[in-house]
Amino acid sequence: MVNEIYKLRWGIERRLEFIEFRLFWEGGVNRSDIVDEFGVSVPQASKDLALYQEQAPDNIYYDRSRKRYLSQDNFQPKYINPDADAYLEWKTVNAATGNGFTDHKDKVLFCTDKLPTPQRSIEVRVLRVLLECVREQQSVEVLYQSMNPTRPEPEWRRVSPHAFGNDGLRWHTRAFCHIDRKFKDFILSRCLDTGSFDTTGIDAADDKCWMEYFSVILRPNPRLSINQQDVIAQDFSMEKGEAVVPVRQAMLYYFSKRLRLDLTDNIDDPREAPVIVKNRIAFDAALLEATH
Amino acid sequence: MVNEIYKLRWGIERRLEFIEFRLFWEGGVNRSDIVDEFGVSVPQASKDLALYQEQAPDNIYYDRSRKRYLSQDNFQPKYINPDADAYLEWKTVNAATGNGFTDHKDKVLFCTDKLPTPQRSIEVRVLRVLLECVREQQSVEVLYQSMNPTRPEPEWRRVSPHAFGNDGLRWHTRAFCHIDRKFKDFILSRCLDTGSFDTTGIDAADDKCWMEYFSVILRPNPRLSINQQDVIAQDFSMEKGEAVVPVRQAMLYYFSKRLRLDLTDNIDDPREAPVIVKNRIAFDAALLEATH
DNA sequence: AAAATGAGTATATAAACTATATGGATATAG
DNA sequence: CTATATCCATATAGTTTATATACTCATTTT
Repeated sequence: MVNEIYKLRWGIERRLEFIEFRLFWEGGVNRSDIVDEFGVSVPQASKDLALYQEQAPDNIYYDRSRKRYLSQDNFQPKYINPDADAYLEWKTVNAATGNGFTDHKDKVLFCTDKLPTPQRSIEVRVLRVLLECVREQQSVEVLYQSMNPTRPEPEWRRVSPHAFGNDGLRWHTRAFCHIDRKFKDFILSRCLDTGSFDTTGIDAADDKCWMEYFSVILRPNPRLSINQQDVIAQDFSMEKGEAVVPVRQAMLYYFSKRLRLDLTDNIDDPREAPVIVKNRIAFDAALLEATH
Repeated sequence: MVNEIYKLRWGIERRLEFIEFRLFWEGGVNRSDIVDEFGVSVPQASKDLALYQEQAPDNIYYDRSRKRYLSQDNFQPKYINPDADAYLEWKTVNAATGNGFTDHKDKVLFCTDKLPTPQRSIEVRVLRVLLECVREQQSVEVLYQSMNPTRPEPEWRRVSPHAFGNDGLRWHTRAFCHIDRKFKDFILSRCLDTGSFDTTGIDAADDKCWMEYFSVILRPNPRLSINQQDVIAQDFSMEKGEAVVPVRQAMLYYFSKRLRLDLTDNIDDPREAPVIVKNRIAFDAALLEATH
């Protein structure tokens, strides 16, 4: 079999990917890492390393004294597509499994952490029903705990969900509420139970606030010094001091909270609200229309 | 070969996992899905489905009329550990690949979305150097764009990074700054370049603000109605109206911003700052100590 | 100098997978 | 109502991949 035309099988490709990932982000890899991760035999792990060396000889070398394969200086990824954010996320999630990051004394390091967000979790059972409901284009009864003072207790209501949105802190479902006769957000962790399906007369395309985007124009807070404004402009990848961000109209409220756009005037230190909305009048109108 | 004692190979297990994932979250799976995802042959995909049916006969059945394997009502996951949040995240990231979620007419649905966060991305090159620096316990020169008015231009400074933190919006590195002689946060997207390594006289264990946790005691905003307070208590999984959240002292500032704990008094609508800090005096002291 | 560790390779054997071909059930189009 | 397409299942022969076992090499630690 001629090597160049032969396509590697899925499993081998995953292992080559793993080898490259370890080399690229964690500096080195051992035969035993492969054995542990994939449950292959020791000779097979040797073969995989030999294959990687053959495929990308400039990326890898074996350091006899550290007894470890290390990455070369001019590393050119061949199997992975490096993404810094994705790596840090992955690292945080996988820290518990003790996966691979060791210091120069081979001591395992746990050096990534995310801010805790104390939130009740979403019921798997409930989400599955809602997903099915979206797929089958049905309506469903949901036992929902509203914050509305007129509904202090959880109440059953029929809704027609068609999408799911994350506001940066938690997930909600975008659904037509058959009580209020309009599209609204329902926070998933407040959906306590689900009832029977039924038909729906609703078309997701009618949810204008979800389907249509409003382009928010951001600019640095003018109360910052000129230099500080430049930094903020860089942070937000602004061009000519402006960043245009298309946001679903239904998400505008959350966007405003997340970037603290609602606080520009109440805050003493402008660094705490680093950006402001340039098209404020249109923004407020769109926001009002969405929250209605 | 006796079936019960034989351990499946890694690749097959991944495929069974895939079949179960599709059944559980997306309602059904096709042979062609397996072929597309893993690049196996059609007969092999058949075998995998047959194997899954053998292993979990109560989870799966073939619907001749829809020409699709569907999940049974009383589905008991055997290979996956369902997590609602993780699924929604995954779905959002993988929406672009057109991966698998179809409605009852087999039309692909894109129904999950996250709030956009317009932020400059992290330089892969820079992160790799910082990671190496942590592993090797070295110091490194970083070209950093500070927000400090006394340093308007990007400046080189020697730092000793030992960890990475995410404040909910972006990643920073926790490092000893050899100019300011203290541990600080450096936002990764403001690290423009890296220079030479050197030794460090710093021990990560001395970064008290990173290593030590402060227990924030949250309670519902008393300006909410009693019923609303109950809902918030549920949202935060509070017991006896309180939630205790251990937060790294170095993260307290971000925690305060994220949950809008700093706004309790400036905001008209208490729903916009639903929780307050019960141990406020100690909290402020810890916060002050951390920001120093 | 001996032991321990991490690696490489060779051989025979077993398992997994492919290619190809055949056939069955159901929906859709003409 | 037949033709066609689309799902699926299964069988056979042959190839690739992986294992188990055994032996060797280089380096560090004791």
